[in-house]
Amino acid sequence: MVRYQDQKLQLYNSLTGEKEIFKSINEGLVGMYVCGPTVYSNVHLGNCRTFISFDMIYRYLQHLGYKVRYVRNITDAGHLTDDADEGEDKISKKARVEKLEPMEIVQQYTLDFHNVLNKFNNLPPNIEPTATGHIVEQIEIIKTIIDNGYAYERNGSIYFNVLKFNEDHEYGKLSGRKLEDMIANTRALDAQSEKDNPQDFALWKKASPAHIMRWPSPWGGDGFPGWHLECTVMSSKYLGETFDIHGGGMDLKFPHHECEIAQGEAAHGHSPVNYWLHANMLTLNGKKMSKSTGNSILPEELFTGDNDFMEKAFSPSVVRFFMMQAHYRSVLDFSNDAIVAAEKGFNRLSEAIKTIADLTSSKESSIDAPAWVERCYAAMNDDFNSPILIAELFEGAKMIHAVKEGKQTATAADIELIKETFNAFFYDVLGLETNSKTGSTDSKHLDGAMQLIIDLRTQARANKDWATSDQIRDQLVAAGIQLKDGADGTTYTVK
RNA sequence: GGCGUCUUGGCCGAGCGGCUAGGCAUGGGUCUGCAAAAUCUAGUACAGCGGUUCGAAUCCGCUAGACGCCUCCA
Repeated sequence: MVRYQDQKLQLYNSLTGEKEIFKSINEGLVGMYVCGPTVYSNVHLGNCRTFISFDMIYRYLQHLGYKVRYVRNITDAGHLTDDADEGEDKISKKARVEKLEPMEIVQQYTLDFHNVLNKFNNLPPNIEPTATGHIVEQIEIIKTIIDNGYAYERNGSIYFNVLKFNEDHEYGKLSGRKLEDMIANTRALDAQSEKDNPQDFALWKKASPAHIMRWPSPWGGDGFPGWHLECTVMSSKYLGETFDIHGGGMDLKFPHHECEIAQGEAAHGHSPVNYWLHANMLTLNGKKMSKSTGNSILPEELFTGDNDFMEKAFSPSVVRFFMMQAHYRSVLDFSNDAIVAAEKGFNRLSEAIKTIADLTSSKESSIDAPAWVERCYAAMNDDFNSPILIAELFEGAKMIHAVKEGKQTATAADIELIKETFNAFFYDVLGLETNSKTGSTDSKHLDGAMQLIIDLRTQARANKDWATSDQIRDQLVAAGIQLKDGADGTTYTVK
């Protein structure tokens, strides 16, 4: 269903620093590229936030009726361990430390990445290209950049000439940096770099004899590609030289995305991306999550409860809901209190959704469901404001309860509209899943057993045998099962 | 040192010139044998100091603090 003609989507473009009305290059089609992970270790929760944010964006674009080609890379080569374009790449290092083939490392953590995102109910991208699968293309684009006069060779390595580029282009326009300032701030002359300028960056590095991951090059011997090149190559290959949306974490804005723009312009003569979107960081204890400092938590540790930060385990949907309660461009701090509060809110919404099925319709509606639906769309149209959307969903929950209790009335059509809207936003756009374990074999067995216990207790209560009924209730609580005595019978939830 | 962002009620978190954000927690109701659960309801916050304006949490300046990038990083 095409909705984008009616729903005016605005998004914040990092390149211009303003909210802009989104217009795709090709009517009805959207090309979106998101920088993926370097697969040399397990993805932590902070990494996940970025991918969950863009998953939500991807889902909403699809909901609006766009046909989206979503490309997200796997970085399985390059990316050195330290600055100045020197040293080992991370994957090789890990491979050496763990005595594995680099590609074993890549495989292991790629699988972990997929597995974790799958638990978070992320939709897979349409294309997930790897850097090592595009070495040929990277070499080709380097040749083009050299031919265009924006790169030079030094001892078998190729560097991007930032100064030259800046003469007829604007280096730093995305991150708001001025090349002159950067040069002025360069401390001393860092060692004997082969680069003409500290600002220059590597497109290709000659491999030292010990370097494991290496490919033949036209520049005298083996080498490996530079950090930023793969994204330029793979995005342009699958989405075209100019495409609609490029996303990634805020920390990639500089230098990574800045370099991508430079490479794209140097190779193709025009800017590669119309809308740059940056997702903000997830912090833990007020500091950015980072594996190197140990300030991070793994999703699996959250799901199992096996960690030092949280008092209990949390389901992936609860974690996702927690993230959706903050805007993707805001820093979000992860804490026990915050996630506990989110879980309760999440459960309340889930319960409200279930009660939609129990509503009885009236001839007239005293509620204004269509207006509420429009507010939901308005929230998402305003730069994917999921926290406002969730606030509206809570308003929806209030409507549902009011109708349930007969304080308000709704026509069958309005009830259907509410149901569709919850389905669309809660499940499809936010990508949440209710924690219903019903349907599994285990739960069928449990349901049967519980029904028996509930029946026995109901009899005891009918006989005013409070001692027995309370004993059943209390012991079940101790066993992690909570009984709820409602007007139309007793139900239970597993804690 | 340079560039940038942020500071909202007990906690989390929207808002970006005038109108109740929302959630959690808390108080008070309803329901209930009692609970729990559910549900209704109450609170009036914007770091500090100046300024602009009829009017500022929202714009400008200064101060303080925090964070991010400047090196791989989602």
